[in-house]
Amino acid sequence: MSNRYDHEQVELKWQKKWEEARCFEAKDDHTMPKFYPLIEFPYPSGAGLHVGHPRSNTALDIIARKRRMEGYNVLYPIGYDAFGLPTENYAIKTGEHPAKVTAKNIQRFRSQLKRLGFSFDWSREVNTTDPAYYKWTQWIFLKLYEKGLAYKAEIPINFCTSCKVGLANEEVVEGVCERCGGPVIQKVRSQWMLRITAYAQRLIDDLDTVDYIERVKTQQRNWIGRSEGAEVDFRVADCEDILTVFTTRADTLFGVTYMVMSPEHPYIKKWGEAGRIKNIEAVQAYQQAAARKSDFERSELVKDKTGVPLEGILAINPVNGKQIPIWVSDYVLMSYGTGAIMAVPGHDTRDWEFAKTFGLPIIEVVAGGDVDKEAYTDCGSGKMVNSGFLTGMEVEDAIEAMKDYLEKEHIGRRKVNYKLRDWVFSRQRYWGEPIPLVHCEKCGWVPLPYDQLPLTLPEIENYEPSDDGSSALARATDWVHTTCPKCGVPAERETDTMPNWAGSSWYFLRYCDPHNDKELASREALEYWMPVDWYNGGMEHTTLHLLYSRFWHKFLYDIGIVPTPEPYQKRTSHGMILGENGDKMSKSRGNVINPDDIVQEMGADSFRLYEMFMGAFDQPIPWSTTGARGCRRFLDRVWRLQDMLSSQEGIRPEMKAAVHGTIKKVSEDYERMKYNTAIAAMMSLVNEFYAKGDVTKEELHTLLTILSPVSPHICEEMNEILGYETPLYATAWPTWDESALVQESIEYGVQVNGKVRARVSLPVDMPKEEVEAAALALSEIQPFTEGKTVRKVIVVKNIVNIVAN
RNA sequence: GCGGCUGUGGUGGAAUUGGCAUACACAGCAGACUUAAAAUCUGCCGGGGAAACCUUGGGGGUUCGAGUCCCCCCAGCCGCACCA
Repeated sequence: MSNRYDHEQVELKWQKKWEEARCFEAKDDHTMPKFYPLIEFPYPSGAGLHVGHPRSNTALDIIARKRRMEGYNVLYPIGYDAFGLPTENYAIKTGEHPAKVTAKNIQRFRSQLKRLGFSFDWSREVNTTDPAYYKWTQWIFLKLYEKGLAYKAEIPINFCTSCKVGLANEEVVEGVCERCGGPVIQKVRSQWMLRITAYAQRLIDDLDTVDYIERVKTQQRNWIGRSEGAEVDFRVADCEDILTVFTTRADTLFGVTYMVMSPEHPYIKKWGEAGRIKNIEAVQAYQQAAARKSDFERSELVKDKTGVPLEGILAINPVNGKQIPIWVSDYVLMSYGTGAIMAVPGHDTRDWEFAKTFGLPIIEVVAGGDVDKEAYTDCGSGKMVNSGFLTGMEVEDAIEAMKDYLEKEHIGRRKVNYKLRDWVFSRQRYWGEPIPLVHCEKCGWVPLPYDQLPLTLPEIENYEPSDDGSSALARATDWVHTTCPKCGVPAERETDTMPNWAGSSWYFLRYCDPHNDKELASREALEYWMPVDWYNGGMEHTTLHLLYSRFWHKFLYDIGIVPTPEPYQKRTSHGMILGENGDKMSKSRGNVINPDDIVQEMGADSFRLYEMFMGAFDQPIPWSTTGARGCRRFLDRVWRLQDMLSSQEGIRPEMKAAVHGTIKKVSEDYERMKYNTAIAAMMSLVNEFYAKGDVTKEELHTLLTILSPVSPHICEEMNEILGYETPLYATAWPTWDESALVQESIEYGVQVNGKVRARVSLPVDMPKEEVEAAALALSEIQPFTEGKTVRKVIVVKNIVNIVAN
């Protein structure tokens, strides 16, 4: 037997066998216990598979394979999230139809994934750009529309000046477009919106019912950003207008010295037109300057507060009747709360800075700080001062007392606010799901009847969005001009498409029943397979895909389509693979590792093994090609065990503890995603075989069985060569014998005052007193106890600690 | 600024509830085999050294015992960021 095995020959052979045996297809037998692991389906980019994909895929492939061996009916599906900008941009550049580009990219991804030997059920592959798939994406959208959760609104949206497309809040990163890095400005546009805010509370509450890693839960909670407070109504002097604000610190109402409105607040226009603002030119100039600023500039200028007063207008503090000025400043956002605030400079840092900048008065209402030096914002302690009926109360009590008062006097009410905004669902782009609505002069927006779905994309020549920001679809006049489904008069189709998050918001449902042309999936299939038992994916999707899909799922649950309130029972996340230099892997940094090269040089089994061995699964980790070669070396070492077969049979008594200990360690570590230590344990076992000089067939078979989920091809090949007729994928997962792990003796570390001075092996059942005596009698210990008094001896586990002085 | 994560050899990293720090690898060094190289096998591999001793980012603390728990710092990474 040669020193090294031929990975290409072995791996292609077994991939073919698996495909022919269709052994990884989920079974229709719904009486079996089920297991549904899921990885995020890839976006089939032109660059091909990234080394990050196999990290997640292998991790759950290991679990999927183990579950099959444990007798579960496993659904481990794969598909492609293929709508989106990169493909469209490529199409714009080359003139090639995005569908063709997509088909080519999918083919490449499919062959790369197959070459890695994942145990996907390929018969259930989905593709979000397939009309048979997006028919149901459109169907769900129409349901949302029907229930009032999809609506069109003229709102200022994040607009990427380079992609010429509207973006959801979640897609704006540091004021620039998440995709292309182009500047993002605010633009008022009529957009389709989804009312995700209607689900804000449930999206928080139901996190308690699922098993997600804590940082995912925390990030989602923070993103939804619930805060409890009150709305307070301020009357505006000399008119009927009420200026309502939101505050979490109702207790500080006596400390309000001015109010601030966002530049976009509608009252400014109203009062301006009524001629009530004396310095209207200055105010309008300020508004225009604010509108020109991009999000990025606005956040860059955080330190410096700017603003103008509304001269001629005063508000009245409802708790003490004081008249106070109203200012306009861009530190108040139209998109949160009411777009106006009550300013309490004594107890809010931003208000304090603004007041200092413009010389506005500061009143202390909570004792404990020095409001001349800085705002005192601690609300956990302190007594109320200068606060009318609240004076003398503890802050916490005052908050509640004031809320009661507001409600009793009808000048305010308790209110919960969320940072979460409704989801901007329109994209002015070609390569997305068409929104199946028609605009009729007479009837307004009319949904396409369900039996006319899917509404497919028209063939066009040029995919570029128009300069006015409308989609390329707007130029497909034959497609746009249609008739109203309701009244039959000429009407126009919506030319915006859905964002790429649409198709991924429900794909896990389609996997349950992917070829169904009557419904998105049969109730029976959904009841059997849902929820997803284990979902692994990237942290970058926590506030995007993961939140969106939970929202859609809850909606589908509410209308009786899906049987579970949550889509995913468990969510884990892998750490990113960095370049060899520790930087993020990227083309521009020139540190990209191509999986194809690794597979060609050392094979899929080594690649998979290394990705699981390289470090803690949930931590970011730099790639090391020499480290990967080390994994290949280990597999060669396993391969050569065939030349070391012992004439003995079974698991030999002297090897029992090692073999069973490894089964236990590996079984438990896979479940905890501690793949690196599971693999280390198997390496140790192999080292033991080498130290011993031989291995029995059964011992080797056991190793192959537990290694096979990580590196399946070589294990199957060796299993076959050993003469086992059952392939490993159909072999039962081995159990371990706890009694085999019990040692006859314990090696104690003997410490004096906490420092190890000797080691001694003693029978496991020796009473503590005897262990103490034996330890004290050790010759190595004598020099450290001589002339000292032994105060205490502690015997715990495998430690004896002698306290002496 | 807020939230989260991480600091352990030359490198990636191990270390159940506090219990023998540095498992398993990578890189390096030496030996065996070889005409030679590669591959493979075997050994060494935190610092210091004669020994004592020192060592988990730094400083305190709790404990018989701390990488692990508590307090205060420092550094790095990732989110969010004028959210009232």
